[in-house]
Amino acid sequence: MRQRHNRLTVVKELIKSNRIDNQDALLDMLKTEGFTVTQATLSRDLKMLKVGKISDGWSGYYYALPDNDLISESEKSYIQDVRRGILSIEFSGNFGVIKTRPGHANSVGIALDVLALPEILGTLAGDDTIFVILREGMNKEDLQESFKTRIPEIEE
Amino acid sequence: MRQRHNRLTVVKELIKSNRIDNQDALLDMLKTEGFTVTQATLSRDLKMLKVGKISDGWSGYYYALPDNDLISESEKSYIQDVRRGILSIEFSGNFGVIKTRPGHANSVGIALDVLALPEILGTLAGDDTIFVILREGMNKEDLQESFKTRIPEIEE
DNA sequence: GTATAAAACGTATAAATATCCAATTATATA
DNA sequence: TATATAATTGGATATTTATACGTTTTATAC
Repeated sequence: MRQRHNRLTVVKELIKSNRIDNQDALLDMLKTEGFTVTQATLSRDLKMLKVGKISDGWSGYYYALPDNDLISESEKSYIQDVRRGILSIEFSGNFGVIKTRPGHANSVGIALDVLALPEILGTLAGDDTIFVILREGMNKEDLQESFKTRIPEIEE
Repeated sequence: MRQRHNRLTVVKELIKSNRIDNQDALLDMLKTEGFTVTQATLSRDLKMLKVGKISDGWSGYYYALPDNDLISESEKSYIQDVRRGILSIEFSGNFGVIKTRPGHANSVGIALDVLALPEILGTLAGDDTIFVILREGMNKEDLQESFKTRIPEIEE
């Protein structure tokens, strides 16, 4: 076990670069990638990745990543801003404190705003510190999960 | 029978303005709208409308119209401007004269510019009157057709 | 270490959706 | 008008997807 995270990455990649009509097909592709799981697990994976099923504009349907998983060029540069500036993040209840390199708080804060992570209600940036207010019902783990997928290189 | 077209319109409208999780729910809504059909028919309707099922970003899924059926929010507000202000439109050759409620000519004119209807070359707005110059080769009927699709509530 | 809790997963099954087939109604054509 | 063809639909069923539940694994606390 202990392969869920890797598998999710592969699933995402497969969906991004192939036209996949149903879970059985995806299951086969996953197997050739070395992940043998059941349809039940895959169904859960897709839900976790928020994968949708949309029309091809003709006569069929295929899986598609949610809009915000398709990284635009501008988004990439914001992700770079975050990576470049961020040093640590700690939580206290519904608040988080991000430490950044001196002078980077602003650019990281703006980037976080633009990235619009669903867990973040708002940010307030000083010089090397950002206050993050989590949305009602969200917690540290939710945000970390979101970080992992949206800003992949920062893996705890 | 002979109600498919109307039904499709209603289905589309329902999907646009409600969060609908599955076909049974939609079936109920359709019934209250006066269309009693089976799930099989509805399934076909959805395919025909190219409706997709996408994540709400949290834990569920709902039906959504394809992108090109969705009017952007900003566009909506311009459409509202037109609806709110416009009173009549008449033509003389390549010119049109739109009458608006007093003071509304400007907002309607700006909205028409933003909507960028292909038939319109330019507009000139006073207080309650707008001059519209049609593009070479375009006529009254072309513009009316465009109005119908882009500003649906104004049906001649 | 052990105990306990949480996460991940498979099996079986339920729920949701799509389609095959036959019947009916509309539309085109001779 | 009669006939052929296409469109629309429902019932039954197949296919696809989601989930309840139990088990095993992994993480956490002691």
